[in-house]
Amino acid sequence: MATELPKAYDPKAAQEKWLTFWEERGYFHCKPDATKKPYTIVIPPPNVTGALHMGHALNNTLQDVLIRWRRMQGYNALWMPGTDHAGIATQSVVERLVMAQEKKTRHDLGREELVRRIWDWKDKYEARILGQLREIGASCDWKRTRFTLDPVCARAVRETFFRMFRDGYIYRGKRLVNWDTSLQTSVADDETDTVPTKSGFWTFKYRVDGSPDTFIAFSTTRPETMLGDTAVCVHPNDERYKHLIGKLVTQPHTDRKIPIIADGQLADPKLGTGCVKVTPAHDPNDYACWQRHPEIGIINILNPDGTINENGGEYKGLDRYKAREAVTKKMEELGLYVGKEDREVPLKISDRSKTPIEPYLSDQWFVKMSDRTDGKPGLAQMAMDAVTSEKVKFFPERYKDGYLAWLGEKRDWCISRQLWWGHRIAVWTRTFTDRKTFEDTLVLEAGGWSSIPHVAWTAQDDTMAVHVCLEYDDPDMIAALTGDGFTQSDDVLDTWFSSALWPHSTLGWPGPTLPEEKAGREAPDWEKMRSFYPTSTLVTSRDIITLWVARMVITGLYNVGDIPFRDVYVHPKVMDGFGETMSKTKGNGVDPVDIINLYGTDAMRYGVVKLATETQDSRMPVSNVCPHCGKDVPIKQEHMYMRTKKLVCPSCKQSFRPGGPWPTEDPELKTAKQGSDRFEEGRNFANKMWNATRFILMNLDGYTPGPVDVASLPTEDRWLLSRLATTTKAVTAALEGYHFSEVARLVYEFVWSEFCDWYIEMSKGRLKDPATRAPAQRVLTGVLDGILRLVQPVMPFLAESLWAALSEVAPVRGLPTPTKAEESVVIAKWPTYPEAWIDAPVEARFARMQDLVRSVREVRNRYQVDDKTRLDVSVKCSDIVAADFNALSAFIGPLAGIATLTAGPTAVKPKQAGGIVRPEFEAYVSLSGLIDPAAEIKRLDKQIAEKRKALDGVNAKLNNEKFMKGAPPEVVQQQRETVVDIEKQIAAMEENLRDLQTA
RNA sequence: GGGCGUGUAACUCAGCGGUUAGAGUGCCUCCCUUACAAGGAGGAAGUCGGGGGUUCGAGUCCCUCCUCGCCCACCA
Repeated sequence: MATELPKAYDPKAAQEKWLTFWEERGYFHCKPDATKKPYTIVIPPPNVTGALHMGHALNNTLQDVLIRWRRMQGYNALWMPGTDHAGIATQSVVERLVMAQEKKTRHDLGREELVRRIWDWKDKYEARILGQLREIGASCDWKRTRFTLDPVCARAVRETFFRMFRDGYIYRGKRLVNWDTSLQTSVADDETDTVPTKSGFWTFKYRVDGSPDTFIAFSTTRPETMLGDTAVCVHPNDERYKHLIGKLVTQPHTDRKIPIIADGQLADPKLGTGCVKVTPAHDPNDYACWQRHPEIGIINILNPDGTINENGGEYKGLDRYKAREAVTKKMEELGLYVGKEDREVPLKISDRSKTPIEPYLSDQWFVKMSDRTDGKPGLAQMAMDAVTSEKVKFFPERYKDGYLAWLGEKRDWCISRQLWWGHRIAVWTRTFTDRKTFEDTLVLEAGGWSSIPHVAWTAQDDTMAVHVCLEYDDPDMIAALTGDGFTQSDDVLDTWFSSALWPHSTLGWPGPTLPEEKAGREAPDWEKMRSFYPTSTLVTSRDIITLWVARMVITGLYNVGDIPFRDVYVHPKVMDGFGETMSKTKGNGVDPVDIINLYGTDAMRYGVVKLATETQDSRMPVSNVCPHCGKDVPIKQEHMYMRTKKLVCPSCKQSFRPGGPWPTEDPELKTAKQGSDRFEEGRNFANKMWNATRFILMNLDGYTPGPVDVASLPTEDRWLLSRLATTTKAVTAALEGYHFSEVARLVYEFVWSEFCDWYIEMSKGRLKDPATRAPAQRVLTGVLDGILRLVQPVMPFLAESLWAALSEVAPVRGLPTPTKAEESVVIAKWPTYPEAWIDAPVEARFARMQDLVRSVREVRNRYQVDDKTRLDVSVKCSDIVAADFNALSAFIGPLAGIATLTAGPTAVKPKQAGGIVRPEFEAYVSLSGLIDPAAEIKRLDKQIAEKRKALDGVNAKLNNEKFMKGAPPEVVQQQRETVVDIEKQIAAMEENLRDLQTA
């Protein structure tokens, strides 16, 4: 009946088998259930820009550990999967592809076609990403997979926008954007390149009004922007200029009078002349200054094509660079030119058109974050309160500081993007040229709109625009608006706007709101799924705490009236072997599937869990695994980032392409997989558990289940159960505190160093003896059962394989009372053991016996005693060891290669003194004729000296009055015991030394 | 520039106020002992980044300098 397991664990077979099994059983699908407590995690939706790397594998493995653990604890555990459309990032990836393959810009394709191409891309990478997640064993509820642009999410986005618009949180405002004058569009920061460019650094001066001889000098790299100056600015404490603050100067090209203002944030007395011109419409810093000093005004001098507009007076129509020359020339003529130095300046260039970017003032949509005066809550404050009140907790806690500081600025959130890939903004706008018509329209139409519940509107006085927002696409209303000259905005929403809703949009919020939904057709499931909200834990990376986490808290509170998650666990980052964080853009990401193929999924998961420590980011040095001969080829930095196209294997001399996230296969050259020895520990550990189980299964003939009375068990069993109970408790606590690395460490140590190295070895003798075989079998199966449960969250494929094998032979097992095992370890109960099992005295006794065994082995090794020679060991035991001695000697003997182990109140010294070992046991090992006395004397001398040094240190403490007064009694006691201990050791060693010297 | 981290054995990391500082890998010696050579037994290897301080006691707390990393600002 014994089952014979193969000799080594084959991860690949296990992965395929159990993935199918779990999905068939539907363990991961989760429905609302009033009888169970919910535990919910929403996945941080990966961007559909490309495949996942090890950073994602870490993030998702940790979520899976939590979900699998809570599922075992009996929670209704829902892990919501999905992906993010990632606006600009995805659009640029596809645009670059189109450019590379067809030499076409998005304008050549047109909006509809480009968006279609992006959907194709999305389909491809979404499938790839979800496949990768499945492969790492993620126990997501796949049936609920969402995408931030799918209809359910779109509904939530639309509803949120409408409500915020209606409640006055969304407004139209000005913002400086990066303007591409050639494509005449705004571009995002990450679509620009900053290149050092040779240019000038001009210094000019303006004449101070009222005193013909007083000038104020300033410098600029862009003289043409003088046309838009609305102030000059000095530092409030700058003695050179203090007396000028508040005076006016003349801007000579436009003949405008502009003030000298003081602003400590803009002007730095140490830089340049200490005085700076202020051009709010064309410089981000000046713009910020204007926001602090709105009275100075803001003047836009550019047309969208980069020529000067009517505000530039006589320079109107000139290209900005022509204007630069003309403006400078005029200053020279007026004697206001001070000088020019040649300088390299950072120039922002558009990625797309390769032309210089101009900061350009444009109208954008914003979400107001600051406090409100009308009684409605301020959004930023609301989200801050959720964290300061500890409704939302950060792990590790320090991350809450960054969150609070960022929200504390209460900066409004610009949510409109001039892109084609995203949620299009549902606002229809009409801009008037004539103020009377504008005002008349408001009087006539606005009253009517106000009475329609799904319509909201605002009027923008400065641009004479009317904006109408619709809660849903009401065809009649759209027709009416279009007929009146309204057009829908071309802009889409910032991608974070939709991901901000992720925890509730994926659960179906807002539920039925549309007329057809209310009529019963296809309503999202919010009512039913509401019980999964707030979600339990968010597992994320620290760089999106502000962009994403903060915004989820805001929208959760605003939309649902409750926080989106209780805990935020921020995990460390995976860096490459050279200390740089892995990222798609850098190209140093390692594909988890490479690691899985080389080491197995369980090993990959164990590796990343081990890596998730409290404070540190972890390096993951990789090597290229030669695709021809399988040898590891060490990696150099220049092989990374896909810089090196070809390498030659030093061992088989064949060429290959270094591993990396290459976009395409190379038909000519095989690509290396990337390996990392950081995963060997996990692979070895999996194999160790496999073989431990294999051993147990080979020894289960005649197994019968039965209750186990722990108190009557031999010492080693009680020790093992004490260790199991302690470990289980510690693992549970580590999971509760998100100490993932600790979880891996604890399980590893218990299984390998305690269960395998000691207990299984000891059990070998007992299994041969019919009298002791049955209880040993029960303990072995019972403890293995517990181990598999503890290991399941981290190494589910291995655990399931062994669970199934064990269940074939011992379906009824467990301690102290056996029960029928669940059909899968995935749904098995998380273990808890009686507190009474934890037995410190037994653990202490056992530790001393381990020391004794190790000592004898050390002597054997030192003197190269061959393993067939059995040694005589004599131990003096007058204390607790004596009590266990007889019971323990039976198995210690074989373990340490001891022939006879004698014990008594006095130890019997062998005729020829040999290695005295572990003086605390006063144990003698007979090594007649085997030792070299001179070498042994030398060794003992060295050891005694070391011990004396340690003793001196401890004695110094005990002779220190302050220590005796200041230290707690238990520490003093501990030190005293140490002294006795060391003295005993020294005495024993000295005695041994004397024996050797006389011999 | 501001903030947050980080520096411990050759490598990757634990330890975060209290015995004589640990693990895995690598290295050295021995062993293919029927669970496992992806293994077993043993060993060598560390002035815990530098310098000050607090404390009876400091990898552990404070200050400072240096290294590296991340985030945020900024570069007239």
